[in-house]
Amino acid sequence: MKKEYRSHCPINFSQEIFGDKWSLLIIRDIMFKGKRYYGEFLNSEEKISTNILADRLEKLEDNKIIIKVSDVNNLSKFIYTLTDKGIDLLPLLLEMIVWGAKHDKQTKAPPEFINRFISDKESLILEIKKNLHFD
Amino acid sequence: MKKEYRSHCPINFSQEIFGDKWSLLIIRDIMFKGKRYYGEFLNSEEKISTNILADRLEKLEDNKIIIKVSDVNNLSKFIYTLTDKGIDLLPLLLEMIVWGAKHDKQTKAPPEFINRFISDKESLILEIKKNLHFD
DNA sequence: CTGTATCCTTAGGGATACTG
DNA sequence: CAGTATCCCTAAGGATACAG
Repeated sequence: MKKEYRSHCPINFSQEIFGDKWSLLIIRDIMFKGKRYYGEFLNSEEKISTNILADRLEKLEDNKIIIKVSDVNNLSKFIYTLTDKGIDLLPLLLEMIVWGAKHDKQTKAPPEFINRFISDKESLILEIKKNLHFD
Repeated sequence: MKKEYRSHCPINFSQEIFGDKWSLLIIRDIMFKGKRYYGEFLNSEEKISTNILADRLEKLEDNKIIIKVSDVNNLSKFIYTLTDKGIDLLPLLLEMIVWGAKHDKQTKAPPEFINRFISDKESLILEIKKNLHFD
């Protein structure tokens, strides 16, 4: 696990944890697409390779963003879910969706989602959070 | 300039533009510390190296996040400022500050800033934005 | 001092083979 | 299928030298 930070500026802290091209996509898949299994992450649109996926899952787990538990229905696989610390990233991800959707002319973000967030931020956050607690 | 994206998911789009360890620190320096010159960025706490700084300034400019103009008072240097697209990153950066401050026990984020954002998000955003328009 | 360029090392990442 | 491991190439980044 990472122990030394270049600084304790909260932006730097955040970037040292998930400031790469893949980590937030995994979090996105759990948060918005309900994915929980290794194979589901592998099949995401951006085609992450298996070594990178394993590495990022481990780093996210080390940083207590996700938690990995055995699937009681199939002991040879694991379920990856967000911790509370991971769920706390929701507002940040939503702002990223709004920014990306606004500035990418080819965005795939559904306008009704963006509009709902803009007009009714807090209730949307609460609604999504409800679905993130599996325990 | 980057032309092909792995996908047009807005989170992926965002991460392909500023999903690295340095870009958002430059934006932070402009946004919250009023920095505008190459040398000011070089002196930031995290000690970015000069080649990386030059590369990121160029990429941010290519992506229309910042704009580079000659300093009329000193024609051998440039002033780097945020475009509207860059200023649009403010809410995202603020959420990142909140998350980082909450989850880094050694954070340097001033609690009064965090509290103000949590209790009075919109007015804080407006106030900061006012100071970002130099034109 | 404002950048650019070069050298070199390390980290990121793609392809693919492999184990249970 | 779930994940690990290896091979190899490219991109990121640090140090430092250099030019205006």
